[in-house]
Amino acid sequence: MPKLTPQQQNDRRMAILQGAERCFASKGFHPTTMQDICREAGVSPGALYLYFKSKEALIVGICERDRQEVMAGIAQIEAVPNLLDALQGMLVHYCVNEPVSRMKLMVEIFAEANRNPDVAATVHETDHLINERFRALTLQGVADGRLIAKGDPELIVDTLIVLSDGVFWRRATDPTFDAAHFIDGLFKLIRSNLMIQKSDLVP
Amino acid sequence: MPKLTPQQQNDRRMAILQGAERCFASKGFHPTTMQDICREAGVSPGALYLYFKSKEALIVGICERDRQEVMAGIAQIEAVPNLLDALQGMLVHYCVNEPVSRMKLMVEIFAEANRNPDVAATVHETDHLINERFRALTLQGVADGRLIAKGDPELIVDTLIVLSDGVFWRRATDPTFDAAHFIDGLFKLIRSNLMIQKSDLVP
Amino acid sequence: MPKLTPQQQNDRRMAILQGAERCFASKGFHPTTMQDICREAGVSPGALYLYFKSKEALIVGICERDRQEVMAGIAQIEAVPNLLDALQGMLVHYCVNEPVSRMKLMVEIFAEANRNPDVAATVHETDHLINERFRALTLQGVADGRLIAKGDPELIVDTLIVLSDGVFWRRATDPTFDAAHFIDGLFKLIRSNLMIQKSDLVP
Amino acid sequence: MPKLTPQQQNDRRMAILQGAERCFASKGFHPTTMQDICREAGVSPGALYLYFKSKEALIVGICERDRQEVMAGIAQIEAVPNLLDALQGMLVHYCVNEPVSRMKLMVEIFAEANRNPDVAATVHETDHLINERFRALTLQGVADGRLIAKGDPELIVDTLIVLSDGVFWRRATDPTFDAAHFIDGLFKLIRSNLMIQKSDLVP
DNA sequence: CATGAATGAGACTTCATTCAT
DNA sequence: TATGAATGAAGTCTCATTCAT
Repeated sequence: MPKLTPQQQNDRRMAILQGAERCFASKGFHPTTMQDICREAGVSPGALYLYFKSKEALIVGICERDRQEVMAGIAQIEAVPNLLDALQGMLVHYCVNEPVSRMKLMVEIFAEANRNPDVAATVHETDHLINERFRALTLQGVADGRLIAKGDPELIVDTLIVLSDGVFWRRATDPTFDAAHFIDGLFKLIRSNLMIQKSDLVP
Repeated sequence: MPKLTPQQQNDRRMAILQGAERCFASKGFHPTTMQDICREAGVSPGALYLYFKSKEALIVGICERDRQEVMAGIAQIEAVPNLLDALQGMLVHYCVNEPVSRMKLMVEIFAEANRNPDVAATVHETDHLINERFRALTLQGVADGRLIAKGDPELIVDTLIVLSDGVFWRRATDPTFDAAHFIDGLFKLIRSNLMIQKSDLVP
Repeated sequence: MPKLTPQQQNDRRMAILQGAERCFASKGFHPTTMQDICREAGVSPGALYLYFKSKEALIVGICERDRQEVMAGIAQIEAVPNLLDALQGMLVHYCVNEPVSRMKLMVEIFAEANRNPDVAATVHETDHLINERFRALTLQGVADGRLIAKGDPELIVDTLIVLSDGVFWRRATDPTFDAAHFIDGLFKLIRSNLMIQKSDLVP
Repeated sequence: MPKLTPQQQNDRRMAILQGAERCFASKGFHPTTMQDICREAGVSPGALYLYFKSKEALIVGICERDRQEVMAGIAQIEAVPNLLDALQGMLVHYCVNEPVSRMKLMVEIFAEANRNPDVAATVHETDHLINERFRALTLQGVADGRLIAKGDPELIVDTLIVLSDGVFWRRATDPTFDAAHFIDGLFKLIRSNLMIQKSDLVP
């Protein structure tokens, strides 16, 4: 029994999570069997249970990995000078570039959050993390005078957040929805009617 | 037992659907067992299968009943003179008055739509029905001059629809979300920045 | 509650038996449901159970009806002057003229006889009835000098009976078997090698 | 548990088939439950389904195993110098030495063949295999002059086959039938009236 | 006599999880 | 550590039979 390096251990964990994610995305959480995941990840049941103590732990694991990815991504928002560009970029990233299967997985995860508190906790934590970061940056921008809000800034931030939710949900849910085109128009509308970056103003 | 009247048959169907809905809302579709539903509806398994030929048929049944309710509700939108009021009313109705459990059920249904084409079809049909009706009424209002859009009317309609999705999704998903308060602010913002009913203008 | 005449009662019984037979022949005993039979016979479950107290009773009923038919048929054998003609006629009747479905039903019934003593009893009674009658007539013919047996008459009778079983079984079991053609040749062989009717001899 | 050798896997399969056969023979296919078979074979339901994917697959498995046994047995017929001895030996083997339960199982299998095409295919293949081999050997014997047929050889072969079917069917079906005694007499009759091996002739 | 809705035990099968090797 | 055969509880659905009307 040779001891695996932490690196190897983590690789294996991630491979399993990868396989589970593919399965859950295409068939849903409950219809996916542990055997499906084993096959997809190239791992035996015994080995799988060495890394995750139950099927539920796999969903929690996926959520936690997503949270880490998101937290890594937040740094990038902060770096971008233009906040609306950053928001638009994120929407394009998550709702246009990512495959639909990934978004269906999110619906699956939210359904699961209804009964698994661990999933709910992780999901909400991630959600609030992003929202609050976005809110803070925006309000600071308004305070700095870099952003001009055409109305109550708090309300506009909330509206932008809910709009993003809406885009996400519709894209995940409605195969006829043309996300790229809609986002394009939406941000024109936002910039002309709700909020604008000072630097975008043409003199 | 003699032949049941169609009325009685329908009552029994609806009672079962009621029970199933309660179970699905609280435990989710897959974790709910047929026995759970039988217990909840006060019906034997045999009787249940007399009215619904499978577990899947129950979800489809719930979707179809919802669609009928929605279609009945649409008539009321049309009757309301002020379209923004109507939209606001609907949002309040579905996202504030309805219990959260009902909205969680919707998440469940959308998850199920990912694998059951019948569910997907009914859900999308209902969804498009509402959206297209709302779009038609709005564009007509703009053409009539009763509504003043501050921008491309089509784009504004789409934005309102996506906003509604966002409110719905967030309410279903985030227990800390104060829907009533948000909707209130949102419609003030809409009226001042996106679209207004002529009759609302103060002279 | 008008009392039915015995005639009407019997008609209904027979109609049910008819329906059951069709079902059993095409789907087998166990895979056939009581509902199938009700549908086929145009009778409600309640009514069916008024005439037959269980599913098993239906098979027993079919067997008993067959026995009565056979017993009625035996008189005809006795009337025929030429015994080999009679036997050949019976084989042609049961193995060529009757539809295969009827013979498959017999396989079904024999399978059922393995576990239902009532079925077994009726089936064996019928079987022995025919065989013993045939044996008696043949031996009497040999004693009378009307039949010439080329060997031990008892043995030849047994052989003819087993041959008949074989034709029946093969026809019931092997869709490629051409019963008409085989029976034709078989009886030529019998007449030339095993037993002959004196009146058939060409002087 | 480590990987089982193919040998061990096959042993387990055969043990299950053995148990299933005992159950089917004594209670019939449909009345036997999977639990019955598990009990009889000393296996859990999960394990059983590892080796056979359905109840139907068990019958098919039994048929296929029988076919292999028969094919192994055919070599022996070919080795025996006297063909009638070989046929008689086979009849004694299958209709006298084998327990009746085994023959009842055959009735069950034929009944099942009426609805399961896989069963039908295997059964008919086995049947034709034996018959055609027997036919070929016989006709060759006649051509060689080792067998003397008292009539059309083809017809006599068919008759012998159907006679065998008859013996089988009667033994499976009629508990009063003395197969050993009958076969003894039958072959005397065959040798004196239908066909004889030259070497049997007394000079 | 007849109806047909209702019952509920029990059938087949699946699958998350374990554990001997 | 890893394997993969094995477990067995539990799920969905069927269907012979009953009984209120």
